[in-house]
Amino acid sequence: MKEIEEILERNKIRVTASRLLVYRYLYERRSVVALSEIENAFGRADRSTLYRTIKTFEENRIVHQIDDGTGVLKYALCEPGCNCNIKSDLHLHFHCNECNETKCLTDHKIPPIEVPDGFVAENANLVIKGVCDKCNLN
Amino acid sequence: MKEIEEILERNKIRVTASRLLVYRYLYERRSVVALSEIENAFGRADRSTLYRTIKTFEENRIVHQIDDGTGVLKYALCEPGCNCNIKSDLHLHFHCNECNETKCLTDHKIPPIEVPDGFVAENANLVIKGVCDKCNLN
DNA sequence: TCAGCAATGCAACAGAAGTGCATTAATTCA
DNA sequence: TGAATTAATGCACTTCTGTTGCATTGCTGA
Repeated sequence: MKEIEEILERNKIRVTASRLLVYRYLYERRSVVALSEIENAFGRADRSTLYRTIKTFEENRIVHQIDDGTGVLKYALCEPGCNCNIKSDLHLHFHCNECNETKCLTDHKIPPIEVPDGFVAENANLVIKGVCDKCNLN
Repeated sequence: MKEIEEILERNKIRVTASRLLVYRYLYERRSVVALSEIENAFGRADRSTLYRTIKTFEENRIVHQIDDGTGVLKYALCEPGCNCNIKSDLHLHFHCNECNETKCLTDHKIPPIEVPDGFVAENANLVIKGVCDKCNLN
């Protein structure tokens, strides 16, 4: 928890109970989670508090948002060195159709894509769907 | 309208007023539209009818669904030869952050992506965000 | 013509995202 | 330290989207 406090302080946001808990939850889950999952994990926390907590994290680039095509926004802790705001960090996400989990494939980058003349690409989102390694074993 | 009727008949779905209108709207817009846009275009049509019309089109591969990351599902007419159901047709979409329009870049394919060992990719969705050609001129 | 099926319109629901506002907690600074 | 200020929280509520149930209407084929 000490380290989490430091991370929050480094980002110049106030250290509060919900922020510590949400951060720890994201850290322990080590995957991509929806707001509703965080909600369920903390029975007695208020939705809008969790919502605003995640938004604060997002603004401070502590988490990044992922749209994996399930219709629900997901969030994941930025890995050390994750520059999700920068063009060069266009890593991709994998959504498993069996367990419904989404994973960041941090070390798989999106290959450079050409866009037609006149278009300027600023950002890219690539979600691969299929079966993940765990589900593949069964 | 005659041609639209033929297309519907070819797909063995009944020719009805709402289907003709929705098809024509999609055809004239020639871009990627949300259900709510169709709704607004036909003031007096019922939402669920339009919803089911689009779903029918989707099942019959007349339109394909696009998740452009705005949180709203979009639909576009399949181009002649669009094999949106087939792996090899992983074309990508471009979302303009200025005019908020999404375009199919039909002739730009998603380059082959490697996934980690144990993962099986079945499908991919790639949305590039940036500024489109029209907005770039201004 | 009429039975049967498909399409429509209306109402309603669920889930997620987002906001306003009063209350509470943390900080700042005199 | 303690008052003033600013930020975070909790609650209630709204909006939007997707989706479904059901009764009604309309089409079609025997």
